Amino acid sequence: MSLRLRKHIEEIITLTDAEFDYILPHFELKKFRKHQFVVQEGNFVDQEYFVLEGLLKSTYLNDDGKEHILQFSMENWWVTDYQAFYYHEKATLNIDCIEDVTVLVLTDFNKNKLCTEMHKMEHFFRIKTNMGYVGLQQRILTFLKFDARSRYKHLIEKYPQLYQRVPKTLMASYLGVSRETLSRFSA
Amino acid sequence: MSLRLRKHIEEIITLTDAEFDYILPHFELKKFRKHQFVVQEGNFVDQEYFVLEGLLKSTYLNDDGKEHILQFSMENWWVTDYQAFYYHEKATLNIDCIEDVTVLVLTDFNKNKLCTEMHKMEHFFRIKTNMGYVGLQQRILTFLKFDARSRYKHLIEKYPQLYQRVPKTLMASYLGVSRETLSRFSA
DNA sequence: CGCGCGATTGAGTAATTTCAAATCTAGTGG
DNA sequence: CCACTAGATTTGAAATTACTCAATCGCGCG
Repeated sequence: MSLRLRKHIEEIITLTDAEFDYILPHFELKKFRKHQFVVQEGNFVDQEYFVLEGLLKSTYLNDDGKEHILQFSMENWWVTDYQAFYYHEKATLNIDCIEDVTVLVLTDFNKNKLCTEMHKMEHFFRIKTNMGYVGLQQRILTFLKFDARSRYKHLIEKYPQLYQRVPKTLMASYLGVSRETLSRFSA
Repeated sequence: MSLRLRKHIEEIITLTDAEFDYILPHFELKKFRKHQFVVQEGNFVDQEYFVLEGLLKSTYLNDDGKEHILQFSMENWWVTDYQAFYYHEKATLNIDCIEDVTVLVLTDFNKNKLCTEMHKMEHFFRIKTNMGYVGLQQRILTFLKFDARSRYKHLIEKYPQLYQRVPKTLMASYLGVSRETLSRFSA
């Protein structure tokens, strides 16, 4: 199971067995059930999660009760409320499980420890957010250059798994479209 | 002039005089005129820019010739086509100057050198993208939770300088609204 | 069998776009 | 100082797109 983490890290840096043995104990294995909350609005957030198995959504709840999906997170993705995590603020997001989920938990303390004691890991995390940054820019561009229908088409092409794993209502909320409108696209 | 860079870095880490003296030569001062291109679609990108003075826009050009603004960059912002820069691909963005601009140029080579030779600087850059990442998430949320009018209001509140410095047409393009629609909001 | 959730459909309404034209403004040369 | 021009902004009207609200459909599961 932890092999998956090692493989993930080694996509960016190389590790000796000894190094990985040092790294691994900084993580804790944890399971969540479908519908369970991993991060809840209003709470402080001192953990980041690496998804081994399952699917989660990060959502923002409007004043009028509408749920907007900022992100889906599946296998090999990192997730938490990063604003809360990095700035030590209360969460504004809810993160909950669309399926049963297995994660590796990395606390703020352990992440800093890893980054301080092991330059390589700080490098890993820098490259990792860089990639995340580019991904978010791409997402923003989809809002600018595509209308709702094209955004939907583009999403299905990019993440065909999603189409199988999540109800359309949620895809609509990720795309910023009403589920009725999205439904009419299929036709 | 370089003091500005030092202050910027020291918002995140602390530097001795010696350390900064080591860092600074990795950057090169460069000036661009209004309307001049800093990054051009189709070219490889091996530089990142720290803005000392002036204002730029990063734009994506649609097939049908429509220009979408991914980002404005002003004093103390870092900018380049990050997808191209990080992945060594050809630029898909154009970055050009809305005003005369002074930047500090950091090449890919020098950035890696800095990060490798000086753990502290790798830390700085990691924290910096982390902050950028959160900023982009916020931007995505504005597309999900706000309609065009609210996005405009929100933008003006967050960056009042922009309202003074850039034509409304460009703000419209940043918000994903036609300039005509945006014009009607003022009323 | 019937409940409940998700997806679909219909009708009316609201928001935004497009295209075209009019207006405004700052900078330039005479 | 004034006329002129290019760029930016505004306005109008019709067409399009997406939203809301309400009703219906379809299906898996207890």
